[in-house]
Amino acid sequence: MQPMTVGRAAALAGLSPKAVRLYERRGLLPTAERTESGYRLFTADDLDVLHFIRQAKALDLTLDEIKDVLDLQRGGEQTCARVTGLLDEHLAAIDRKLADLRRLRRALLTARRAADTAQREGCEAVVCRIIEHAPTDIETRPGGYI
Amino acid sequence: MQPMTVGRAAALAGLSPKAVRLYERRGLLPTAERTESGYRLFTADDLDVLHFIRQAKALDLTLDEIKDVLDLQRGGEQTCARVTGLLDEHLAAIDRKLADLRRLRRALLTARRAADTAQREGCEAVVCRIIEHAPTDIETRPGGYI
DNA sequence: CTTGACCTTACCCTCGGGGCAAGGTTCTAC
DNA sequence: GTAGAACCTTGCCCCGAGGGTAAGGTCAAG
Repeated sequence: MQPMTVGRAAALAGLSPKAVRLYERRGLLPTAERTESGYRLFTADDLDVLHFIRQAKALDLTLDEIKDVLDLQRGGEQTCARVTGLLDEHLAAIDRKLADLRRLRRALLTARRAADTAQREGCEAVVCRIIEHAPTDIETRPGGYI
Repeated sequence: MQPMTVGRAAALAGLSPKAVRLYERRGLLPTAERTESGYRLFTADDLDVLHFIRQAKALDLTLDEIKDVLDLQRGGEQTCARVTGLLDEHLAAIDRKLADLRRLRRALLTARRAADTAQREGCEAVVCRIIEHAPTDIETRPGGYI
């Protein structure tokens, strides 16, 4: 397999060209060779890395985390501990998110039922107490996403 | 309760001053009065709105959605339909996210078990095939999150 | 008078790219 | 040979919901 340009590499890896350029800029991919006219050239090795990145992204790892693993790997280091650590952290994070979402779902359902009741009784000043009276015990996590 | 400055209003509503200023700028709050020296002055009514915003945010509504509801409310319109619509949409979105997260959790668990096995067998080239061999059937949703 | 706590605006940063502009290159068809 | 399509390049601004910081104005207490 001879070197290919970014569009082809991206398509083969199931990514967008823009994403691939971003990964290079962020150091997840080694700086690609260029043709005389400046086109990036990607090798089969690069494709492997791209596939790896895609998989890791599917596991919800951040680009920084993926870079960590790739850097360790390139340094010939034992990445198992790092990888299992990452996976454990992510499992814990997922479980927190699941719990949050389930709480959120309950709160929404409560609000929804209140809305129905209010609607049957006539939609007065009660209107937006629907939300005002939703359960307050939802912790708005600082993490930004719930 | 006499008017208060942004820090106090924010603290009473459980928000940051910066968030409160943002809400004003985005039109969720009416433009606040100012002291001679330019400090914003918030009233008890503003506090009610801030509490409402906090609740709505806890239900995962976006600022735009919250603004919609508040605008309707200020216009004296029936907001019930809008609110129930929003809640229904969000319930559906939550359910999709829950399903996504559960799939992700399964994939992570699979990867985690593979990591354990690999570690017991010695951490060789297998190392990052942990992730490479994770289930690929996770749809990377275009929505950015998962 | 000074110190510290508050306030103001404004600008850059997040995360993972998407979209677009303006321009260069390469390939295909006629 | 040349037109056009289909690539590629860099660079900039955009998303959400603010956080961090700078540079400076204001207010109350000691």
